[in-house]
Amino acid sequence: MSTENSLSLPPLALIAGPTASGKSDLAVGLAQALEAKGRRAVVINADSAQVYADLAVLSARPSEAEMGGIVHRMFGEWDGAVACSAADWAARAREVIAEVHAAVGVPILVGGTGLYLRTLLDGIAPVPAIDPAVRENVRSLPLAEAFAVLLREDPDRAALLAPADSARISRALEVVRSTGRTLTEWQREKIGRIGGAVQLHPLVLLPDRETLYAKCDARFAAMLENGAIEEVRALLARKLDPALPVMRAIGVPEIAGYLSGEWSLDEARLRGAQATRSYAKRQYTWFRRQPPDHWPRVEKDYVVDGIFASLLRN
RNA sequence: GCCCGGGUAGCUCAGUUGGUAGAGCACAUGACUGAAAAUCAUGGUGUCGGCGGUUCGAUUCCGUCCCCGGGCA
Repeated sequence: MSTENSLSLPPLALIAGPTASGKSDLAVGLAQALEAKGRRAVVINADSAQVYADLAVLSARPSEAEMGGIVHRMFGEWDGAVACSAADWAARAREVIAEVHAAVGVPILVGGTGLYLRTLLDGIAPVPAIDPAVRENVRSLPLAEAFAVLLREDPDRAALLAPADSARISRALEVVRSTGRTLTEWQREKIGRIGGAVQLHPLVLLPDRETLYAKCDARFAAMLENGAIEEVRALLARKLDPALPVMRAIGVPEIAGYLSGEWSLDEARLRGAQATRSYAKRQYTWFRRQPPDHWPRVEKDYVVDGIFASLLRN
């Protein structure tokens, strides 16, 4: 994620970090500080689960009270029946950011989906939409067979992938079959990058691991107490394709297992908390390693005024 | 008290016809280009319940004790 800052460019604040790290509160705090100075600020969601309307409780979408009077965009905007890809999200985020800039406001991106943020800032390969029939066919192949086919149709790519990496194998295969060009060829170009067109003010939250894990456990338990079970019951009633992202969100399979009688509530709670912790670890690794070194990373004692001093001064 | 089944990695377990042991999960580290809350890669010294015996050598065989299940009294 490379960026070149220039004071003549419109500002873009970015707060990223693992789940349960307090990103949302920090974003609202920053927005309120900006508004106290007579500026407009809008919080924009950069989380792959919070985009879905069906997941309010399970995605920890901020409540009206938590939004603190600040405009929030791209929360619950997608119907669960529609998969939102990184490029879909980035395209929409570009529009929303442009609208906020047009109103002379400060967009504040908040979220934990590193790939979404990278796609927005750095762009992504211009691969056209995949033929749905090709996609369905590729995803229905057994893993070993899919890898064998990829070895034949895009051997260079296959050599880069682990034979067990089902997601990347099926992606590489659907691209070459649907477009006639390999993923590597497509990836020589990137489109949609806004990183060079904004004055970026990034912040990465990396709280103490032990504390974070405790929060993950507590958060999932609280979700079960606060409507997550009803949320999943309603979602299951829609009988959506189980492969859709909304159906794979943390907590959905676990609570579905409880509702079907496969697991006790305790078992579902343990599994959901565990899945949350594993996810937090992956995000931790991403945000610690993937963003440019010059992005500030803080462990605790977040002070909005200090970190975003230059943004608040302008 | 007697009978049966167990006691092996943080957890659930496999295994060694006697040559000091390995899976899954957890945990750690890392990767990440259109499902990313996805998908993967790497990392395994643990009094093999305690003590004693047999043996060149015991986690494995024998004895004994302890603990956990189940059954019978």
